[in-house]
Amino acid sequence: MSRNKTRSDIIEAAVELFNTKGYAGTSVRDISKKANVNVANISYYFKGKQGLLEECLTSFFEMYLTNLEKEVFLLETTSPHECLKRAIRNILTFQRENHLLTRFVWREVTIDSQIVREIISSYLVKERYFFKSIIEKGVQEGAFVNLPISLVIIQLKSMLSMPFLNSQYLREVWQVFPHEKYFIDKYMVLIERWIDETLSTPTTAINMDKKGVI
Amino acid sequence: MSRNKTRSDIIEAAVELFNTKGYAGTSVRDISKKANVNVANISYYFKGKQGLLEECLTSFFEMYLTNLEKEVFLLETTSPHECLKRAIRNILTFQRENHLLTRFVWREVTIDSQIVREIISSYLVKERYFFKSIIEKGVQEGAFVNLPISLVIIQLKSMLSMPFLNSQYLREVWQVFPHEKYFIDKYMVLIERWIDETLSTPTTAINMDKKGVI
Amino acid sequence: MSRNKTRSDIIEAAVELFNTKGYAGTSVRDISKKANVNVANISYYFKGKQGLLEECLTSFFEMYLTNLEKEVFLLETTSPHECLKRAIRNILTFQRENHLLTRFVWREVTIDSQIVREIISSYLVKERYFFKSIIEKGVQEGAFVNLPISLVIIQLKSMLSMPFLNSQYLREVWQVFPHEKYFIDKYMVLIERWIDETLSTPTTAINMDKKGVI
Amino acid sequence: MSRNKTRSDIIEAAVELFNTKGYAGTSVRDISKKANVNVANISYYFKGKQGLLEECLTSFFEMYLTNLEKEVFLLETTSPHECLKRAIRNILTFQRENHLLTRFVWREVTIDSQIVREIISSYLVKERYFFKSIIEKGVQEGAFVNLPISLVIIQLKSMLSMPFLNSQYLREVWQVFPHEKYFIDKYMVLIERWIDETLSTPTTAINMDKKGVI
DNA sequence: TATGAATGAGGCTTCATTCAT
DNA sequence: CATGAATGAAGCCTCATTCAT
Repeated sequence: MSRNKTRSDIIEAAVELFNTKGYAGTSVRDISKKANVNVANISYYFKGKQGLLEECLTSFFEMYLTNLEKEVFLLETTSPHECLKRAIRNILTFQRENHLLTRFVWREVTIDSQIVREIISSYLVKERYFFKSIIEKGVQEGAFVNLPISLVIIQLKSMLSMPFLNSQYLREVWQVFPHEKYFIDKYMVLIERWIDETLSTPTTAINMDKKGVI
Repeated sequence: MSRNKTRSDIIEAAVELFNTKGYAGTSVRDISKKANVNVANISYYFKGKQGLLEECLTSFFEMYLTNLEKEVFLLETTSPHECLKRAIRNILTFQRENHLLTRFVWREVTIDSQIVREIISSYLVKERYFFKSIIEKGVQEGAFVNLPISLVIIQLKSMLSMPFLNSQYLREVWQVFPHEKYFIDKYMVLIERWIDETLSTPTTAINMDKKGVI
Repeated sequence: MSRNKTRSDIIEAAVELFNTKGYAGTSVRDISKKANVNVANISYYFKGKQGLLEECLTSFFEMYLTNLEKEVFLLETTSPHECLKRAIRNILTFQRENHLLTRFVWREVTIDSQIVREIISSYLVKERYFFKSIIEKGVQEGAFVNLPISLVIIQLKSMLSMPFLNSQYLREVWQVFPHEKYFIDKYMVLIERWIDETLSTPTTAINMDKKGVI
Repeated sequence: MSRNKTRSDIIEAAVELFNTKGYAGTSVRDISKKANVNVANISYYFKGKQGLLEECLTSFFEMYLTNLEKEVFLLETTSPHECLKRAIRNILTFQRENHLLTRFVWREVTIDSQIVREIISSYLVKERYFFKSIIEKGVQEGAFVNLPISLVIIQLKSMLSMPFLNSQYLREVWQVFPHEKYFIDKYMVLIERWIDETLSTPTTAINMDKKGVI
């Protein structure tokens, strides 16, 4: 991504440590030591510890939203049902590839830290808008049942973040960690069932099922 | 609770700040300032910041497990189905009364902090044992369907902590915060539906339904 | 000495700890814990940590000087040679019985701590005066050789404190610790040899020798 | 010595204060103030107050033992009598040049502080070995009388440290402080007399005397 | 006489950052 | 670009002491 090695080493180390010890619990010295880099470089590249945090959060959400947005663009030509499933798969794949960062971001979001709120609130608005677009289209077309939009989004978001926040439980249930190969396939089954059984109208679900069978 | 005012003032302030800014992000000075108390008292009463953390975690889990355990004791005379619902209501009530502490504890648990792990791991073992006792009894008696025990426990735990970790979303959906009056009644409906529809065998659910109707 | 148990327990604990860890390195809490006594008692009985130090130093020097003074009083009726030896034996005996305190005092004296200097300087003047009295009388009577008085006193003092400051070496040489039974007899031999061979005029030494033989 | 000014300023200030007020009685703020340096530098350069202590002790013993060792190496080509005298002169010269550090080290050694013991015990073993080598060679060659080795070493060590521990007395006797110019010459007379009269066999002493005369 | 609570000062250390090189 | 030195602020903790009981 960034062509500079020192810079990317810092980010990598930071993600790992933020994830393990939390933002406040990690010192820039820890990071610089883990990255095999001089401390001053952190201030040089990111204008301080907070800048490094912003970089992490920003880059996460940029990628996260891109994965969501590109499916919204296809709404005109694809069914909302299909769109939603593909968006979810995109996001899970992206999160699997960045599982440490993912875990850190979704956890830190639950802290009411002013700093974090300021950085990410606009992203959350966008996220909500994208999900809403897909779901409302589906409702209009009669594909999705008319549930309160907030409830649906919450359940969705919860399902998307859960495996990363509670990875230890995943292992117990499926003998799979979210960063491992088959995680997505296994988890998608669960989510698709939710979409088909809870979110979709009977007709849609059956049609989809047929397609899947054929 | 404890008859000493200074001591309980410290705990109250700590819970509030730990909740808002995280353990690592909170300084003892912050706490002492909020509690209107001399800093040294924190070391005096809790042997340091970490001792204060331990006090919070320990007292949470003691109460939490008590609420669970007392229903397990009744397993011999009450149906597992009834037991489970009452245990859940107990826990929700307790958590509602201590919603800040609850939120803090379940969040901090997701950090792999060695300190936290050491303190609470034995509590988690107990928790698991209690839930398992209820559920397995139910399965034996044919009241519950035979799902993987880990999966059931995870879903249960997730439902128990969710409202406190994502309180802002609750408001969106139900115009209710978890610390408000009717929260429990509203939320219990959702959980009971899950118990009846997903966890219970058809017969049990129907019987229960009848009772409820009558 | 002091009829109060709490008070004497404090002193005993203090002497032990001051000896092991030094005055500055010992906290009043350490002392109160070792004495099984409430911390506030130290301030109550001694008006603070420094007062406790003064008590230790004062009581040491009072006893130390008494042992020296009572032989000086006998100078009129006894030979200086005899006086000196008896004074030394007195002091060694007293120091042996209070070897921890002794070690602490002579060590702390080597620190230029203002506090200590203020407390003990007058005692040191007295001490010097007493030694001087004995030695000068001996010189006048022709029993002692006319060495510089300061030199003699230094050597004397050095011999009197050495076994307590370097107790570990004593064990190596004589298999004896200064607080053990036969220490004084063994050590007196060494000192008496120094008095007879270095300090005394030939005549005196020989006479003394005869007496000893007879 | 070390090319870094801040670092050496800290050491210099520390030695002075440790000497005056003892290790435990000196605060890092005192040191940093005296050295005109920011407090954090002490941790930066020495990893804390204890690290600074170790640095002082270690550097003292390294130099001290070097001065001793280089004479032991010459044992094959020089007489033990000569060796011993030269070793002593070396050590006294070194100690004179670092009289504050010397006084501090030999005093702090008398405290049974675990920290100090751990750092220096191996140095003391070496020191003993070196002295032993010289003296035993002398005994084998018939130059030194066969006294218990421990006794000789203790007396030696006592003579080597005494002027620095009791510098105030030195002034009284010789109008000389150990850090002043002629101290070594004056004091060496005393020590050489002890070597010739007490430690050496008659023959050796006489021969040495002759040489000295010639 | 003895105690536990409470305090303000000061202890040592770590923090994030800046700056000259 | 990268570094090591240096700093001031803030971190947590212990200190000796006081006070009401």
